[in-house]
Amino acid sequence: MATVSRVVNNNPNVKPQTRKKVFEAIERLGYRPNAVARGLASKKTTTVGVVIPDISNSIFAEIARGIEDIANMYHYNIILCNADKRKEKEIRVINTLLEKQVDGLLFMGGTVTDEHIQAFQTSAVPIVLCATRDEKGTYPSVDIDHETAAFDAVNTLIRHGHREIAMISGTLQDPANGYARFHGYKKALEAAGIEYQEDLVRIGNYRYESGVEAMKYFLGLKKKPTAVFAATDEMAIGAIHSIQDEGLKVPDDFSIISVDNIRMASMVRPLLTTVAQPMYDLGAVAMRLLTKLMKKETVENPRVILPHETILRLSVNHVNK
Amino acid sequence: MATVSRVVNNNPNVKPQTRKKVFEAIERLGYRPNAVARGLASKKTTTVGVVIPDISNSIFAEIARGIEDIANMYHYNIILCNADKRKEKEIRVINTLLEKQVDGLLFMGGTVTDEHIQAFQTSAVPIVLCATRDEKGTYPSVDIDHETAAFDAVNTLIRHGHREIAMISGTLQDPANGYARFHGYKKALEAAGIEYQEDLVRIGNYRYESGVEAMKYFLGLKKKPTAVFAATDEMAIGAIHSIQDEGLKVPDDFSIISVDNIRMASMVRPLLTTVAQPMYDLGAVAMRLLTKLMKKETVENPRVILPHETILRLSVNHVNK
DNA sequence: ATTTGACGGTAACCATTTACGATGTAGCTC
DNA sequence: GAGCTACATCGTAAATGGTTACCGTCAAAT
Repeated sequence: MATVSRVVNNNPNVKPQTRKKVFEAIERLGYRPNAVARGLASKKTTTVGVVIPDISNSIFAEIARGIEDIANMYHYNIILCNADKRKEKEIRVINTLLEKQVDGLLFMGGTVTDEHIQAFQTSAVPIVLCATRDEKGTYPSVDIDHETAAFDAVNTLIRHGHREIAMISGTLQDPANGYARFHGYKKALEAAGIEYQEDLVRIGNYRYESGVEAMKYFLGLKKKPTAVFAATDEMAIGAIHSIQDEGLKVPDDFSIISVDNIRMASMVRPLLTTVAQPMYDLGAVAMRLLTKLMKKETVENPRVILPHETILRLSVNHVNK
Repeated sequence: MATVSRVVNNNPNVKPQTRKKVFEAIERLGYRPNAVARGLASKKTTTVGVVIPDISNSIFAEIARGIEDIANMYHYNIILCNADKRKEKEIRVINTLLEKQVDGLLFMGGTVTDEHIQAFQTSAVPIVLCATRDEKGTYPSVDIDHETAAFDAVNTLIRHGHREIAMISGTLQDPANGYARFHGYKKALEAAGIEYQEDLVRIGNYRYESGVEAMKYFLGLKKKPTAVFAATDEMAIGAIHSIQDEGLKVPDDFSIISVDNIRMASMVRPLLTTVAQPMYDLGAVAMRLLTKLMKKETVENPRVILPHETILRLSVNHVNK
C-alpha cells in the first residue's frame, strides 16, 4: 500500500523496477486513485472554492477564466458557486465550501459585511478577495481603484472641453462599482471647478436597459449635457443606442465614456471609449496570490491594486462650440 | 459519534432531548462536519463535475448558470473545468473529476470522439452530454437541433423573398455549430430550388472579427448577396458593422439572420433577428437529467432536443426589387 | 564486521457512515 | 406484578481508501 502511494505521488524512494511493476499493476487493474480518501488522509484537497456573484455576467465570467487558468496551472480545481450578491447565500456557500475542505477560498463581488468577516474567521484556510475588498483591509485582496478609474474617465471628458457632464451611476450602496465610481465623478468635477448638479445623475442597475432609460431622461432635459459618463460599459452602450434612436449622433452630439472594457465595447458603433479594468488579470492575480498563501509563502503586498488604462476609441469627441 | 452523525444527517432515530444537546455542543465547539470524510464513508460527494469549453464565452456562461442553479436546487456543488475543446485536456479533466469521486459528470461543448467514449466508459457515475452529443447516441444528452435551426433561419430569409443568400459558417469539423448549421443552410436552399454557390460561403471562427472579415469579402463580390445567414450571433453582428462601415444599411441593403440569441443580439442596432437556442434551459435540463440519473430514477427519454424559436427583430427585411 | 542508506512493509490515523448489538422502557399478557 | 415482546435510542466497531511515521531488511561501502 505504502509503495503504491509513493509511486502514485512520485515519491523518489522507490526502485525504478518496482515503480514499473506498480505502474503495470495499475494499468492492468484499471486502478484510479481516490482523491477523497487522499484528501482525508493528507488534509489537502487541491481544490479551491470560488464564490462569484453571477457567472453569466461577462465581467465575472472573464475574471473566472483568469482564476481557472491559474488554478489549473498549479493543479487546483475550482468549486464554483453563484451567490447573486445575496449576503445570506454568500454566507451559506462559504460554509459549505469550508465543509468541503477546500484548500483556499476566493470571494468575488459583493460588499464585505461584518457577517462575512465572521464567516471568514472560522476558516482555517486562506481567503482572498477578488474585485472587492473589506473596509478594514484585513484580508488579502485584488482590485482596481474604482474611484480613480472614474476620475480618469470624467477627466478625459473634461480635457475634451466638456463641462456639462452627466453620469449614469450604479446604486450608491455598492461600494465599488457604485459609490466609488460616483465619487470619482464628483472629484473630477470638483478638480475642474465644475459645479455638481443633481439632475445630471441617474441611478441605473448596470444593465443595458437602464442605460437606455437614463439617457432618455437626459435627452428630455432643457439643459442637456454634452457628455455622459456611465459607470459600466453596458449602460454606456444603452445610452449610445438611446441617442441614436433619437436620430442624434455619438460622438457628434454627445460624447460617451465608461469603465470596464468588456468585449462588447469594441463590438458597437461607434467603438466605445472606456477605462479598461483588467478582468482576466484580476482573477489570475487573485488566484496566484491564493496559491502563495496556501503554500504558506510570505507575500510582500497582500492588497494589490491593478492598474487601469483609458482606451481612447471613437465615442468621445471635443465638445461642439 | 454515531449519534452526532444521526443528528447532523437528520436521522429521526434520536430523542429530541439528546438532539438538542448535540446541537448545543456543536454550537459551543464550533464543530463543522467534514465533507471529505463523509464522502469517503458514504461514497457520495454531492458534487458534480462539469467540463466546459470556455467559461468566458457568453453562451457557455449562460448554460453554466442553468447548470449551477439546478445543481444548487438539488444541493449539489459544481467543479468547473475549462477544456477549450482540446481533446487531450478534456480527457485529462474527465479523469481528475472522476478521481475526485464526483457523483456525476456533465460534458459540454466539443466533439465526442472514441477516446472520449473510452474515458466515459471507465466511469462508475452517470454522464450527460450538454450542447453536444455522441454519434452513436449511447449517452444521455441535451441539445438543440442545429440543422433545423439553421434551416429555419435561412427559410425566413427565403420567405422574405431572398434568393441570393450567403452564409458565414463555422468550421465544418465542428459537428454542431459548424457542420450541422451549414447543412441546414444547404437544405433550405435546396428545398427552395436555389442553387448552392460556393463563393457565397465563408468559414469563420464564430467571433465578431471573422464576421467582419467574411462580410467584407461578400461586399467585394460582383454579384453580391441580398441576405446573409451567420452561424452565430457574434459573426452576424460583425457582418452588420462591416456593412454599416461601408455606409450601407441593414436591413435596407442587406438582411442578416443568425442562430443563438445571445444577450447582445438585443443590444445592437438594428436589433438582430435570430433563431434562439434556450441556453439557460440547455444547462438546466441537462443538470436535471443528471440528478435523475444519479438518483437512479428511470428516465423516459434520455436524449432530449430542446426547441428553438426564431425571434423576428429588425435585421431582416423583404428583398428590394 | 559494522555502518549506512535505499527500499519497502506495518500500522496508526484521517472523520465520517452504518451495521449491529446493547440497553432501557413501555405495553401487554397471564 | 412478573415476564415477555417490541421498539426507540444510543453506543461500538468495522469500514471507507488512502498517507505517512516508523521500523526492519538488505546490499554496498567503510
